[in-house]
Amino acid sequence: MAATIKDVARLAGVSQSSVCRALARPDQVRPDTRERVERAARDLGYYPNRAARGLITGRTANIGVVLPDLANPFFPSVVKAIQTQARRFDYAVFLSDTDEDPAIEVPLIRALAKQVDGFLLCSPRSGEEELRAFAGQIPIVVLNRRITPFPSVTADSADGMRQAIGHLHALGHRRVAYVAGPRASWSNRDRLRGLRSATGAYDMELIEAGNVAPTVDGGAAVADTVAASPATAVIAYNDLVALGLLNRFRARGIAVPGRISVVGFDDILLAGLVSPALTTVAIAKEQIGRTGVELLLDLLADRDPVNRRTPTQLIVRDSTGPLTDQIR
Amino acid sequence: MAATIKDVARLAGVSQSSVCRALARPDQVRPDTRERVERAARDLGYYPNRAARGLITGRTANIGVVLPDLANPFFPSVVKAIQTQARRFDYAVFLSDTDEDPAIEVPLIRALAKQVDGFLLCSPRSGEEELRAFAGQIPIVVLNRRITPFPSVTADSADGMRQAIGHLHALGHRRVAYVAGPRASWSNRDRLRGLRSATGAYDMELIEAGNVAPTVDGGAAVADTVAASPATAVIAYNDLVALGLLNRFRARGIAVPGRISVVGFDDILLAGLVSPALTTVAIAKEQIGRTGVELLLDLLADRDPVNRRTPTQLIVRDSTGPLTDQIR
DNA sequence: CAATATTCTGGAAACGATTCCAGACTGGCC
DNA sequence: GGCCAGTCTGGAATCGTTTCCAGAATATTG
Repeated sequence: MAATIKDVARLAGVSQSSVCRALARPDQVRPDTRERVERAARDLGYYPNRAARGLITGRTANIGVVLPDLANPFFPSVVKAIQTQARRFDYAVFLSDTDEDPAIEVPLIRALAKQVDGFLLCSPRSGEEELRAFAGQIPIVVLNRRITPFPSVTADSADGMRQAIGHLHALGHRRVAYVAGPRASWSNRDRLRGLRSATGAYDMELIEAGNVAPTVDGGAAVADTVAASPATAVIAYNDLVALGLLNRFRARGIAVPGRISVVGFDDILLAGLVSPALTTVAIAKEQIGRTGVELLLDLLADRDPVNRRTPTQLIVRDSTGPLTDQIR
Repeated sequence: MAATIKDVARLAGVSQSSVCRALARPDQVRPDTRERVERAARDLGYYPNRAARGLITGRTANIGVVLPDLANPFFPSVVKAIQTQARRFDYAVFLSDTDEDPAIEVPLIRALAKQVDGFLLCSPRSGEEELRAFAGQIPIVVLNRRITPFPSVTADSADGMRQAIGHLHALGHRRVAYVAGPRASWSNRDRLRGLRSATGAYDMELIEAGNVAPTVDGGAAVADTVAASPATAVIAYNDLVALGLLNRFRARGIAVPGRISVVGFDDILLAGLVSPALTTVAIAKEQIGRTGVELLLDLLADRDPVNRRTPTQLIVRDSTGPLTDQIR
């Protein structure tokens, strides 16, 4: 159906090899053959079959992206940045959403492996050992998680937490709750670690609330527990959870930030739009995606990529403030 | 590096053809060869190269998805549904975000064409003629737009608009504004068409406000114009625009729904989380994605797919109500 | 047990591109 | 004009699969 290199060769009256050269390295053919080939290609609407090319060159010009849940607004932002950067280098993107199911990550990677030059794994949920089995086999860059020996891009959660805690401390808070995300999530552990260190530094009490799904419902589910705790401020695993908290608090008539302050993490689009607008720790989502592509290309070019850490920044909005309802 | 069918053949002591058969049609080989092949494949960690297979079978088991902007929360929902349904039939997904740039759509489709069995074009922005050129060449299903001769899945905007207008009418509104989305957007024209028919049926006045980008900023930009109009209710092209309106209205101290009611379209996750929670016309996003995949598979199997129209449903929340600030 | 029907198997071609190699041109120079 | 160097070109092999075809092995039958 679609034109192949053979058709072009026939129409241009040259051999396949010449067509290939004329299109790939125009300076290696005579101007007139080049012109005839170009015209033939244009006339036939010829586009090379990248899969066939990949077979022989060993380079597919595709990047595989695997992530746990596209419904979490954090990921589309990252993917978009990946896309943009990938296109800049003429790479296309294979996308796979695992639906937070660690069990399908590895088979998925296996199945796609031959169709891509390498993978960007966003917040993979699989065990370290399983993933490590790919080391040396398939070029992999990990985003939002650190797994040796893969190069990775992670956010500086510790600094973000420090900023958040500094802010809350300045507002007079001394007891802060943390609503933890999925236990399998490295980000969750990383954030918690950063938070512990920050509360330690400021000599504040940290109250940990159960692991919840990283969704609005997850946040809503734990809101009552948080409200019943002595915490006067709460930091959520991510913005979705924070929004769930806000929602439930409003439903319960619990004033934010009057009775309790709420801090999110990620700075998704919604964060600034709800009311009270959510104070949150912004992650450089675009930078993570872009840098991920850069590292992967480094890896593919046999340059040795180094782990990168992207900055975080506390965005103070309206969901945090000094206590006004002094109920305890 | 990675194991090929040849390696498996050597290890199992059979020919390539037998390996292929043993794995693809196990009932056509003797049980013992099948077993040896399976073991060899397992031991070597053999996974077939889908690209190579596609070359000969003409079937890549990939679907290409092209959409204008992943940052619009509407699309991730659709993509997620596409993913899920595609995986069910063992298809993988190629994703491309065009950044609302119609100029790159067609080249993108061309470049990817050989790597996928067909495309799902979500809200394509290109001209009809350009896209029609693919008819008969590349299997294409269009989502959120109707372009003959491609099968398409669209939302029943007219019915959604009827519901919205019915709701506003019942609340006492008689003058309603529409904030239009991108001029190039078929959805926008479709929604406007539905709206006109609905306002006509209810004998209401329709005030059309300029075309804006389908984003929060787009909505914010036109809010003052809307407020200055005689409209007592406004329907936005989509939820993002509606949220922009809400935001700006709040900043201006314009009561919603007291002074003006706001209705969105799409029912993205945010809609229910802002306050006032947004009344909006919900679109069956998952169904659109799922159905799109079904139609594409029909097309690929030479079954004749028919256009589908998915239902819409007005979700009444808090951004609509009877007028209370009777300023005019 | 021979003849036939049936099931399995291996060899080779094919898919669409790229690349190596050798041979055919071209030009420059004497 | 003849020779050499350099530039272009075509043929053939190759990537990893699948599939067709013919032949080998096995099973069935009288």
